[in-house]
Amino acid sequence: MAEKTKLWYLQNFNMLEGMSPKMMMELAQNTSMQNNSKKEIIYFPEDASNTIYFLKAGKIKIYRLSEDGKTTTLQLLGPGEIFGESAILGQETHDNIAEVVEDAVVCAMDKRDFQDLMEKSPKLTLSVNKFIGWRLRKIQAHVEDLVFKNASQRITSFLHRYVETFGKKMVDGWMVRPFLTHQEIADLTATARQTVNQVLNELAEQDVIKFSRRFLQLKGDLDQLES
Amino acid sequence: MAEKTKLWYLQNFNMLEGMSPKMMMELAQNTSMQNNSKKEIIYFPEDASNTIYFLKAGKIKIYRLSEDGKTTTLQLLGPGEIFGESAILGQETHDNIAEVVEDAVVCAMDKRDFQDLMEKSPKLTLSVNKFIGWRLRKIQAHVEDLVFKNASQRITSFLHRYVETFGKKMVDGWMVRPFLTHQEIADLTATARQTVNQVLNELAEQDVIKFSRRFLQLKGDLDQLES
DNA sequence: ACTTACATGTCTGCAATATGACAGTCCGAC
DNA sequence: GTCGGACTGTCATATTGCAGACATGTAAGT
Repeated sequence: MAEKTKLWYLQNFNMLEGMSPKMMMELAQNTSMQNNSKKEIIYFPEDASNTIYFLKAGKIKIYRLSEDGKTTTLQLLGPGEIFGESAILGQETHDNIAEVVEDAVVCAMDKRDFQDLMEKSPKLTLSVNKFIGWRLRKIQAHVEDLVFKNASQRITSFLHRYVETFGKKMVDGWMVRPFLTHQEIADLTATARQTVNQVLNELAEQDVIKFSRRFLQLKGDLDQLES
Repeated sequence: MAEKTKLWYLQNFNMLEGMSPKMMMELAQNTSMQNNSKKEIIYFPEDASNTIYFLKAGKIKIYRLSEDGKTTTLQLLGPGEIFGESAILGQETHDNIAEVVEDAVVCAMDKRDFQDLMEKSPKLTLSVNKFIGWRLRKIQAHVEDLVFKNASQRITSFLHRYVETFGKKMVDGWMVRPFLTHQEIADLTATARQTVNQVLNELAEQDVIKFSRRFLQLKGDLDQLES
């Protein structure tokens, strides 16, 4: 792929904001692009952690399996997000599974190349630190949710974040499409599929949301999905 | 306090391993020491996050309160650990409470001084990244525990980590002192005080541990506290 | 149109664990 | 030594939400 195109792809990453054009060019040179379709696995636990990934389009989920086959999803990532960051955090291998949820365009970069760049640019280092801090904060909030909130609160506040992150604001509320399956929501909120179904239907009952397999519509303001 | 003493205090931090003597000296110059006694709060949520702390002696817990007064402890830190790292991760304020569990000696350093040092020493930056990665891994494991394990497994595997981290190896097992209160364990494992009591007594019944308010003794090998 | 695979809707019982209450115990302060 | 406060031990009871079962619905492929 032409450097120019790659350069363009690298634009909307917060983490790379404020980098000099020269730096960006160097970044683009070391980047390789890939298209991954739904259900593809980008890495498994124990896979060597040599690469950092930039998600340009689509959605990726980062999750774990228990010994007895249960699943829990740690993060659902959209365009502009970075994953596989354990590579630059001194880990030999991955701990999680990264799987494509919606067909994705991913830029991959060798960790050494990225670390070289970091050495050259303190600005980049700072941005990386900021990004990691943000990641840390998110996962701490996840723990807090698990401990303090009950199943239906967890589901509701997940929907809040989901709509906020991936939805489009409409005159009379918000619209997200496509929507997730109930099982996917269950894995994201540490609940059972049946519970998700129930909560979703209750919310529809109260006319807060409307949904199908294809979309989720929030009628009115985001703060209706609180606690 | 004399620079020499500070220097000595800064020795056993993994994060600072491999730093040049000159660098260490500079670090020591910018550090201020403090003694904090049990139950003292080092910072609250919303407090400005300007300082990074090195824990030289004692124990600190990092925890959160819910709106309705429940508590969950995210980490229990011992000598050699670092906290308040959100300062160098681009956060304006703290999210958690840091409280002294056992009388502590703490080195505090302004985040700007630390960041200056990081700019000068890529080695330090690398170590910091490694440390953050380790923190991230720990909290992900915490999430996994909360989702996959039941109450008694969470308590048992907490005891495992606790003994491993803070205990002394004896001929016939391990010894930790002092021990925590049942409520403290409950907060660390997202369980109820009564459940902790029950599990602890069951383990004593099976002759795996012996405990009182003052100590916890593990009879035999660590892997008795598994799953 | 028919088949197949996967997703949703709904019910019921059950197991885990929180909660509340209260007695007993320890320990340091006075 | 005794007093008060915090911690521990043990109930009985309440609740939450998971798990299994099964019917219904939906979409893609042939």
